[in-house]
Amino acid sequence: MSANAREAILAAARKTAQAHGYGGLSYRDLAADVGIKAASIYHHFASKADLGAAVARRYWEDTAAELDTMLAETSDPVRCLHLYPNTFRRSLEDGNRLCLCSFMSAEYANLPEVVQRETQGFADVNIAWLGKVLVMAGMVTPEESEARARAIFAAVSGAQLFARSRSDISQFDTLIESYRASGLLPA
Amino acid sequence: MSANAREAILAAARKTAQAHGYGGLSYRDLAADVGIKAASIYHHFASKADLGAAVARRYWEDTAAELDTMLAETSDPVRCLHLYPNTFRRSLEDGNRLCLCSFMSAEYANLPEVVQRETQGFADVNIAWLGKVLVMAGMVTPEESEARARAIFAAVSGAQLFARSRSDISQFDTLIESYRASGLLPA
DNA sequence: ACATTCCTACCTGTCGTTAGGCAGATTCGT
DNA sequence: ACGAATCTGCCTAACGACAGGTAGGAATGT
Repeated sequence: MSANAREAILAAARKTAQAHGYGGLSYRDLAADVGIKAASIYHHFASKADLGAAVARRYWEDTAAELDTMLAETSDPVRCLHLYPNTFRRSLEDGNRLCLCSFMSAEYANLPEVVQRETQGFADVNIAWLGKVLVMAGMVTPEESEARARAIFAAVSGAQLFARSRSDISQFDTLIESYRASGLLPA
Repeated sequence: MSANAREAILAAARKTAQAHGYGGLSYRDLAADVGIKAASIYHHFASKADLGAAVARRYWEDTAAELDTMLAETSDPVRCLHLYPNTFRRSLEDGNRLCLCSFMSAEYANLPEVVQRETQGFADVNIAWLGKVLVMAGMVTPEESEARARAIFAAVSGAQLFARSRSDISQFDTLIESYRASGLLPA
């Protein structure tokens, strides 16, 4: 295992947390997933709060990189906005999982402060990226961009949450289509 | 306590579940809230799954009644659509709580089947009501109404979730305003 | 009398966390 | 170059707290 253990723990914890939340993370189950014993996790993370914060941080870092890559590769802001919901769709494809940020927003009142902070990071990253791309696409003025970006982020999160509650990914697709039809997202 | 105990348990469980989810419901804490002992709850609810289902059912029943009353009293569908987000706003006002349905949608994978079913009832009630009012307001054709109703429900849920994660009710208000500005909700 | 309602006491299981030790690699003094 | 000391990663075993749930009896109201 060696130094890969830490990465393996992070990956397993992320998957579990997207399915069962921060409260659903168990050192014993996590250790079993990775192939070590529960107490060994403490060699990599001092506490569950630290683990949760590390998972959330890695989550938004990965997302930020992914979004930037997408924008760099297509360099077409309208196309980027069209592809944006797919980042949420993939969680549903992968075992009907939820965005980690949404799950932790629900669990907000039970989270250690460190985890709360890192959870917000994901939303911040998404909103900043959306705001930038909306301006590039000429859809909004720079002053309106943040509000509109937040609206898109919240609406897409809600769509994912609803689709999950029906275990039906097509619900997500039709919701996104409705957002386009109503003007929230570019058609 | 007598027959009021059952109601008191339901009310306390609902409040707790809106703050900490189904997983955050504890027979001991619940009993302490109501003023009885944990084992006594089993006289009213055979299991935690039964309690959760009863709470979720009562939740959507109350919501259905509330929405119908609103429509009956104002009989102005556009005004009803304007007031609709307030039903979600009130949960935030009341201790930054979440819609029970949203919380349970997040916890979906951990819920007993009975609870899953009753959780969907809340969304069904909201969507049916929204669809009806949208048609009355002449905003959509009857064929489009359900898709648009779902979009509004999901978006407002997402707005509530986001505002909760910032403990900032003004975020909810500006999100709703953005939905109006973009055309998802009537201005 | 009788059912309803609530109680005490306890069961089993799981949780996060800690103490203390063991084996292999690495580093360092001589 | 070689033994000693240190570090790294993992282990077993156990802790106290809390979970949902059960058995059986005491109070309560009709």
